[in-house]
Amino acid sequence: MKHERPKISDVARIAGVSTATVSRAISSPDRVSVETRAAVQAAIDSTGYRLNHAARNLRRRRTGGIVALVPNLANPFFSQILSGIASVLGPAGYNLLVADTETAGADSLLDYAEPSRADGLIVLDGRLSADALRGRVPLVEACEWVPGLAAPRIRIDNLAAAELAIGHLHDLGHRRIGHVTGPRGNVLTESRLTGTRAALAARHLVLTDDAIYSGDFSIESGQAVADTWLGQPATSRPTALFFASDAMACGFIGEVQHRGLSVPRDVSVVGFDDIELVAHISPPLTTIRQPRTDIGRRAAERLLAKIVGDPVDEDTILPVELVVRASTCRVGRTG
Amino acid sequence: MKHERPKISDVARIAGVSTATVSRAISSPDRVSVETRAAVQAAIDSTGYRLNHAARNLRRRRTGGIVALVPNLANPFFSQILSGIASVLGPAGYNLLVADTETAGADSLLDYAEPSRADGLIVLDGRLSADALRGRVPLVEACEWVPGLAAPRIRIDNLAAAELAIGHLHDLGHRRIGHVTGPRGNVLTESRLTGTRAALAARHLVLTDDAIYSGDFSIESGQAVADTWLGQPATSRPTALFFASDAMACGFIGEVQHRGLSVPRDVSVVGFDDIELVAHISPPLTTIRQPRTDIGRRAAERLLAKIVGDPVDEDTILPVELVVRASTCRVGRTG
DNA sequence: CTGAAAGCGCTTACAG
DNA sequence: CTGAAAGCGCTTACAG
Repeated sequence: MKHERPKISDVARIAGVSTATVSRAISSPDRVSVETRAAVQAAIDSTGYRLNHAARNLRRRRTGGIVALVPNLANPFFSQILSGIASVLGPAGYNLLVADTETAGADSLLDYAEPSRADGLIVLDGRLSADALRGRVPLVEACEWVPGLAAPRIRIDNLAAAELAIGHLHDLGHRRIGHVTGPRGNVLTESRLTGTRAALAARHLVLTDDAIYSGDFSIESGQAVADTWLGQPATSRPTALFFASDAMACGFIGEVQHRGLSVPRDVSVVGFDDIELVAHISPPLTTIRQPRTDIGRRAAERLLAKIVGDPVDEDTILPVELVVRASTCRVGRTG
Repeated sequence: MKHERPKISDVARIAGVSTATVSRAISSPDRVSVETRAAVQAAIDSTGYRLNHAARNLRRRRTGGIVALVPNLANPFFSQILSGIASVLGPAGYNLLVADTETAGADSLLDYAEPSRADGLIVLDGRLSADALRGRVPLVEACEWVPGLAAPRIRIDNLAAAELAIGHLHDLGHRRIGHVTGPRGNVLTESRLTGTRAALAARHLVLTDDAIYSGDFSIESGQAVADTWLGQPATSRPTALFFASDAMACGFIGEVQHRGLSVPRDVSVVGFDDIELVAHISPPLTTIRQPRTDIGRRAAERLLAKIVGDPVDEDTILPVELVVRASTCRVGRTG
């Protein structure tokens, strides 16, 4: 049974029609008579013919693939976004290619922006080069964005998110509020820090340098922040911290608990993302929920629209939500 | 500047050679004289020529893509595996296509096993049909496997993992030990349950029905198990539980803590996977570590070897490791 | 509604 | 070391 794969000409011969007709019977059945269609179908069934996508794509000058450029595939934050993307792309007949901007070389990343490689790009990494991306395949940005690149963006309102977090802590009576940032140079880091500063200013509070802790979104960096914070005088250090990622908040909480302190009694913690597990840790984490699946879905839909030439609005801001759990409480005995 | 993309014939014309020579200069430079190579390179630079992969692939009868079939893309467990796969595939010149077997229809999944779609398949979902997969593109299985499908498998020794977990709990003095399973019908569920039963039997203990809790790997199912367990008499219910996933263990711990009990004082908990966060929750989770990045890497390497026709050993069993943290302790006052 | 023919952009025996 | 030519397997104006 190890025959050559049947091709369209085999089907044509058996059905007694031309290859053009077979092609039409497959791609636009309504342009073919009922009888011919049946004959072609019979020939397809009897030969076990299956379309060669590579050939079709070459001829149609498309690839059938969309590439998602992910900053770090190992980061579970992106799994739900990819899931959202996949749920739109699959039914639309596109393949989802995934590339990790961390393990792929810079040059190979550019290869992905080739029309012979992919029909479109979903950029999830704001550190990529605008110049390298400009003028190539259609693209959209999601979550992060590349400054200077004019492309539709699907993102959340990071300023509003900071306002929610700070407002919540302020309402609980906190006045010494700190912020733990993401990695330097990241667009999210900037906007969340700016938002925090503004939200504090609106309440006549100032974000001093010693209340800004620099992290990099990772658990480990949150752990390190615990160290720094514990080293500061209990009477002047923040009584509440707003973290730019849940992972850092978890690392922080784990470490301060390990050192014998209690959350939220000794320090209130607000995270960012609402990743899956944080509702189930002790204490359950108060955090900013990002609609991750939706971000992925919208990004994919937007890209498909752009590919077929529909006019697309340049920016989509998805709503965030403050989820209050048990890692925050009224400012207490400490301080 | 909106020209047609230059093609190989444009480069050939400018370099004053044939397209065959250009092709060789690109693919096998050493078969071309130094001068010619330089001329071709100059022409490539001046035109901005970039290879069309679709055309090359059609001609070479390959696609340059490898598909990973993931049971649930949204599950962070798979993110590190994908990362491992990507780190091998990229440098080898393959695209990584990702398909979610949950959101993709069964028929579209079969499309992925088409030689015109992908050069190979990495199957991460044991529920797929062996008949549908057999005799198509080269494939390997990782983590899970499809019974009856003869393919190289990269997996861990689930029986040995259960032995490690049960041995640890037994060493701590536990005699009433329960097991929380994965979803019914999953191959991992079966082997971990079997392993648990065997490890208990080796210690003259019996796994009774009321000490088997059925979950589905999810956090929520772990939470539900807490409910069941709390409903059992404290004098006869297990003093220790071995969970088939970390997610379930976390759901369980969160819930019993919420109900005012303490882990490990009231119940010892062993998880499975060692996902990122569990070292940082309270208490840090004792668990079985799976080398997820390595599983992905090895699966990709194995597949590439199979594609080029290297003989591949059918099965690779990767070592697991018991990571003892604070969610387990000597059997105590309770019971 | 259908067919003949050109062509998508490469690669690769074959010959020299 | 290099070129002419065939061909990978489709699709699509064009004509009828």
